[in-house]
Order: sequence, then structure tokens, then C-alpha cells
Amino acid sequence: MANKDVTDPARMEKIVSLCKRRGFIFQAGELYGGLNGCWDYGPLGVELKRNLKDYWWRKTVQERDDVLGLDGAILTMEQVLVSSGHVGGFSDPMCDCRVTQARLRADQVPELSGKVRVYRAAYPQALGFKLAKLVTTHGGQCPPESANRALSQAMVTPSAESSSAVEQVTKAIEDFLSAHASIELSDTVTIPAIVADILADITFLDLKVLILEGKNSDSADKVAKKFYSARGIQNPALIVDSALLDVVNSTSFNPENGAELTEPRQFNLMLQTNFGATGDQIAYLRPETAQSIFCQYKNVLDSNRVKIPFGIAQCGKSFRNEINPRNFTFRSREFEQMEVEYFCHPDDGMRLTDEWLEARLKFYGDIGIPREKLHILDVPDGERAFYSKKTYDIEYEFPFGIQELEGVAYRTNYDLGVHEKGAGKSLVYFDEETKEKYLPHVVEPSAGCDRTVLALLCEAFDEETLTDEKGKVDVRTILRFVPRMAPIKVGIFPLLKKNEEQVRICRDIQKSLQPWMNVFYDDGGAVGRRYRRQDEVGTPFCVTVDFDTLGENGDALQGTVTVRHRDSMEQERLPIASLLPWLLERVR
RNA sequence: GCGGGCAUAGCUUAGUGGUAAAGCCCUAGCCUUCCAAGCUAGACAUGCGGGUUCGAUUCCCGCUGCCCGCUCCA
Repeated sequence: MANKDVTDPARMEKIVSLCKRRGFIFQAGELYGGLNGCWDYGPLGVELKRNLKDYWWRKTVQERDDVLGLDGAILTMEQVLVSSGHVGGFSDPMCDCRVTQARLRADQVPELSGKVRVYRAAYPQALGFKLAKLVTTHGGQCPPESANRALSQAMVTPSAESSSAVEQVTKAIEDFLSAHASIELSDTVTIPAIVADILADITFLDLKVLILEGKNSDSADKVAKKFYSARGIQNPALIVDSALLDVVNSTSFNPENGAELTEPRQFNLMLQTNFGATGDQIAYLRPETAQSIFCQYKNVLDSNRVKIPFGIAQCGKSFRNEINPRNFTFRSREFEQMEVEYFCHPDDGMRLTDEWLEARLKFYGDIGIPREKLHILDVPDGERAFYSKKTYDIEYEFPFGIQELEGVAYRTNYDLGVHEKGAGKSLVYFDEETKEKYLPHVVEPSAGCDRTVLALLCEAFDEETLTDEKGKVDVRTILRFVPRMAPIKVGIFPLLKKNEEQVRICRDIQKSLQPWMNVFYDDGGAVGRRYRRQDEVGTPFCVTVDFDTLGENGDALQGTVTVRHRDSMEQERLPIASLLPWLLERVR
């Protein structure tokens, strides 16, 4: 979707490293080697995430008259997910065409007979690296890129279509060595030995293509070429075996193009579990929070004296057996969603979708994600889910690319419709004023909680280069969270930890603030060091009790403390008594 | 899912077929009146499992995980 992705892997690495070092996010099961696609939030991460969820709840539920909360069960009945369509399309074994990726039901692939052409190719990069390694091992100086370039050029220039792998690799190596006269192999090494080493060690990429009735082998070659070029092999020159095999009544080939199909696989992306006394009942870990909202829509309506339009909000865990978790916490197998299903009259759906988009954009601004880092994708026809009349993706510029944070989708009355049908019970709404009966339509703003936490971290991360009076350069690492999202709101330090009076006053301040916000007492090392420690975890304010606080420099300063600001590093003096209101105004 | 690369202390990196090194961080103490000072002492590592070997962190294989490029995302 995104066309101007700017990625910064080095920045991402620093963020991941900071998250671990300071206790924001750890890999789940790390002690035992790690569990792919699962993450644990550490002491600071859980505060950050909680701040986000609490603020979302406050803004979405508590400060609105028209949205109610719900906390549904994670274990979900099979029938619910059959009705919703989550079980249906994915319960049969499926095959993929290895060339076009077309997905076919395994039991519906027709039996085909005919000649099959066998292709075998190797990645030129792989060959290049093997060669470089061998040359180096045998005393030559050879950077891998150089061997790679030379060898891959040789590889894509087939001498003859039917020449063998041994011949082609031999020729490539000879060409390479003659082009690099400085490389001398030791006397004990022969080119056939290197060729044998390479071929024994290399991974080949094989493909079979059935020559369809009425077509010739050229068409099969075309299919193979597409397959290899999609994998970075521009010219499948290394054809080891171009012999033709006969197959009869095989269901392993795509009837459209003759390409080989993958083995049939179960494609359910939901996590299943067993329960009941004998463990023979099936339930699913919900793949989205939305379904319990649809299923309880009528109960909420009947028990809370609400009228359409109104919404039901839910924040909680969902689970998907993602094929390919990637990008730190961005795509996880276990993740948290913040969703609203907003029920409305069919005439209002489009308008409300736009209104929710605006409300959500304001929310992101309020948590410190600037509007200019967000991209709104108006998902075009054909790319939306089939039931959706309008979908906006709200995307953020992550260091690994522009990726979706939230989808605002107008889902029509599809969801209530399928559950009405599945359960055999009416979900029609009766409007007392207009005497109108209809099945409500739904607008769904669905945000990824973990993704948003990650966006907060990425947005907040900053490195500032400082130069002191002596010209000494220092890098200050800061998380510039807006105060309402910061895991710790204020650090409290005695200037000298040996001064009992300062420590006592600090502890008093700590006690007085703790009921209102998360604070952190620290007396270790020099005060400057403590400031920097708090910068690194995004604490917006630090309070220092010093000798002025004790009245040693006059009555005017007695009972006041230094407040130091994270972003500017500037300080101001405030009376202890006014700290709480001063802070509350800034961290809510 | 495909391919490539990588795996040594909390972090960043050395190094070795025979006792694993350093800086930062951390802990304790000394010192210290506002931005990562200094001194002393201390804790902490070869991802997991096989194989070769008298001996493997090092070489080989498998697994797991991470990163990159494709793919996928109901």
C-alpha cells in the first residue's frame, strides 16, 4: 500500500535494545530460547500500555454518553466463528500454486495427466558466497560480494540449455578465476573439487511444471521463469534435469498453468483449544474482540436503556496464528485490541465512519503521535473486505515502514446479519420514535494496542548530542513521551543521600504523590546521572530536594524544590505544597 | 511459507580446538551542593540438542530465536 516507505533499521535496533535494557518489553519464553511472535511487557512497558488503554477507555467510554463497555470471554464457541466466517473458508485443506500463489481447495483440484518438466536452479548469491569462502579458505583474498557478482553474471548466461550443473559451475569458476588473476589456489586444490564442494553444499530450488494439453514446452519454460525470477533468479540457467517425466491422474498441478502445487495444508489462522470433562469440545481463542460485541449487542441494548446510535467498546487480547510474525511487537500471535462497534441507522453509516476517523485522529494527537506522521489510506474498491462499504486505514511511519495502526471500517449490517441467521434469533432494532424496524449497521474503529505502544516508543525515542563548556560531547537518550503516557510521571531525588533531612522530605513527597501517579525515588550516584536515567525511560519531571529546601539559604526558598524538565533540561523552583496540583495539571 | 545473514555478560564488541577479554551498565563502600566525574571491591556470558575429538565457545549437523528481502495477513 504505502509507496514512500522510509526505513531505518539502525534506529529500530536501538529502540528494541532500549526496550529490553530498561524493562519495557522482553521476548516471551526467552529463558528457554524464546517463543516466536510472543512478547512480555516489563515493569515500564506495562505502565506505558496501561496508560494507553486507560486513556482510550476514558476517552472512548467514560467521557462519551453513547458508548458502553464490555469485557467478553476469550474462549469462543465454534458456532460463533462459523457464523462470522472465520471457520468456514479456512477449514479445508488448501494448496497454493507455487507460481501464482493462487489458493485452491485440495479436494477440488482436477486430476491431470501428461508430461512434466523438471527444473532445478540455485540462488546465484548462495553460489557466490560458497565460492568466496572456498577461495578464501585456500589462501586467496576474495570479498564475498566480488565473487557473488562475478559468479551470478556467469550463472545467468547459459551456455546451453541442457548443460549439466557440473559444467555450468565449472565454467563459472573458470571465468571467475581468469577474471581475478590475483587469486591463486594452492596446488592441492582442483577446480573439480571445488565444484563438488559447492554442489554438495548448495540448496537447490526445484520446480515441476506439467505441460498442459495443447501447449508445448515453451509455455512450461515461461511458467518456470516467472517462478525463479520472483525469487531473485532472473534466469533459471541452471537446469539440471530437463528430462520429461510422465504423470497420470495427478492432483499436484495447477490446471490453469501446469505449475506444481504445494502440499495440502490446513490454513486456519485461529488458535484452537480443547475443553470439557473429556476434552473433546472445541473452542477457539478469539481472533478479534468484535464477535463477543455482536453476540451481546442485544443484551446490552435490553439492559441499559440505550438507543441507536450507540457503541460498545472492548479492549482485550486476541490471538492469530500468524504465519510470519515480524517487526518486534508489530505483528504478534497474541495481541491486544481496542475496538468499538458503533451501531447506527443504515443512512448514517458513511457519515459516522468519517466522524470516527476524525475522533481517532484527534486521539492519536493527544497521546503524542503527530498528525504528520500518520497516513490515511482510503482503502479502494476490491481491496476492502467484501462486506465493507468504506474502510480507512490509519497508518504510522514506523522505522520499518509505513504500517497500519488502526482500521475504521463501515461493516454495514453484515455481522448482525450472519449472527441472526446463525443463531436463528432476530436482532432487529425497533425505533420507538419513528416506529421503524431495521437491522443496525456498524462502524468499527479497531485499533491495535501493542502497535500503538510500539508507535509511542518509536515516536518518543530521541538521541540528543550535548556539548559541555569543556567541549566534551555526550549523547543523551530520551523518550519524549507526552506526560500522560509516561510510565513514570516524576522522579524524586535528595541532592545528597547522606542528608537525612533531605531523604525524609523526599519520602514525604513520594507518599503524597503516590496515590495520584506513578513516581520513582532514587538516591544513587550523582544527581545528574539520576536525571539521565529518567530521561531514558521518558519521565517528564524530576523533583530534587536540596539545601535550599531545608532553609539553609534563607526563608524564601525553604520548603521549595527544584523541578527539572525532561525535554528542555531547564529547572524551576516550586513550593512542595503546590507540587501535586502542578503535576496533576500536566500529567492527566 | 521461501531464500540469505547472524547468535559470546543486561548492552556494545574482542578472542581461542586446552583457565573467555574489555568498555558501558549494575551492586556495595568512599567521595560528591544540580546534568552520565573519580577511587576501591564485587556480580554477570559462549541460545538449545546431537556429532567429531583425550578435550568444542571454536569444526560439522539439527532445532530455536533474531535481522534483511520476498510472500502472507480471513
